[in-house]
Amino acid sequence: MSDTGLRERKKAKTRLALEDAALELFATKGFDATTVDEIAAACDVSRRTFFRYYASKEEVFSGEHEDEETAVFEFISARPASEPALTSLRAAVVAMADDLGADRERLLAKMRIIQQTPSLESTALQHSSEMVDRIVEALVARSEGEPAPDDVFRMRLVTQAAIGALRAAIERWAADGGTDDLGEVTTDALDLLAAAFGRTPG
Amino acid sequence: MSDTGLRERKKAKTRLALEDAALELFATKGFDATTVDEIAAACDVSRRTFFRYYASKEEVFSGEHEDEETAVFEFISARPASEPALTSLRAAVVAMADDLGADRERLLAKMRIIQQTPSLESTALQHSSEMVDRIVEALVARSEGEPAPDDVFRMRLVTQAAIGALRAAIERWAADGGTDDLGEVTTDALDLLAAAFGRTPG
DNA sequence: GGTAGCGTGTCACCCAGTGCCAAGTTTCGC
DNA sequence: GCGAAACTTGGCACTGGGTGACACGCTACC
Repeated sequence: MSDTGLRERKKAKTRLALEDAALELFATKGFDATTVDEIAAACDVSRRTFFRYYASKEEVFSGEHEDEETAVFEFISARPASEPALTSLRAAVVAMADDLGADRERLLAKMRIIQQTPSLESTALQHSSEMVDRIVEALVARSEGEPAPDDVFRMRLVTQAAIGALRAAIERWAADGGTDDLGEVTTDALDLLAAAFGRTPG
Repeated sequence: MSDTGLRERKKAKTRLALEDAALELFATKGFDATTVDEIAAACDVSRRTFFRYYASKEEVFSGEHEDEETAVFEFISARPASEPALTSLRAAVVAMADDLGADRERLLAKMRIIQQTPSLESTALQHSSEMVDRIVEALVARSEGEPAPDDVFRMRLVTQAAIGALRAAIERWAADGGTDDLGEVTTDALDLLAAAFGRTPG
């Protein structure tokens, strides 16, 4: 945990404080109506300092998604190279869902804020898109030799569809009050998707 | 065309001028490096006026996509209600591709700008998302009676996947220099997608 | 031809985001 | 322990996107 040092601990603390204060304010007044000054003031910190921790107001909401991206990348890389891409992908997406579902309350709160803030929806989509890129990278990296352009394209299509299913599953899960298991909802979504394209789930 | 009136014609003219000037500047200096003042100045118009035509700098780039949305809605509504959703969807997406492909040069120019401007990619994704919503609405509207929640969910999943395929097809088309027929590239993408999920194309 | 209504420009403002420099803290070598 | 180097922070000033208010001028319509 503590990366040896008072400095590091302090930074982690203010980072946490900023994020919490921000989410609190966003939930109360809405994202747009909340100014960066307010977030900073709530933590007794200057606006300038806020921007040293987060590059933008959106970022304090979405957080660093870099960790998730590398996690997914490693998850897929760890899978046997002989496994079909679709199977790895499915496992990876469900794993992501379980991961997100662990923070239940936080995820629900965030979804509520996103739903009434177009600009946040947009950045969420952007993150999904980056996630797709990373997953395709991972799939390409583990395939033996140079995959044909058409294969890469196919991977992209399927990955996009799967991540889209994850997004839809999260929305549905949130709309149902977040009582279900997100992993299961996501699994169902993936089955439904495959079935719709003509294959029986299994 | 002319909706009776000098006023209307003038407005249409400045609107056109703004959009052209904006695209020109974006292509030359990049989106971020171009200020609204510059766009306005290029048309001998005040900054304030610019914002009366376009709600944001992004909007002058993406244009009003409302037309496309209603077009798709009507396209699907016009299809026989007995037709499987997947078939209508496929036809609609290819129609959209053909529509976009008609403006070839403009689409290529826009893609070039988008690729080096993250914020624009993000709004493009947002537009795709709205398009998905409208398509699902149309599919629901034409179905007889109240479709089950699972059916709506399935429609959403498939539509998302299809629109994702369209986006991927456009990117691929642009990467290849825009020489191919966008409709065909899109058809291929949809086939590839269906095939990847276990069905033979056809 | 005159007036009601619409489009436009000007001005003043708020807020996000950034570069710069001075002052305060922590860390580390001694 | 002490002092310098390294880092964090705050304050300031500035750019640029976006908006509300008001006054002026042109169009449309009677």
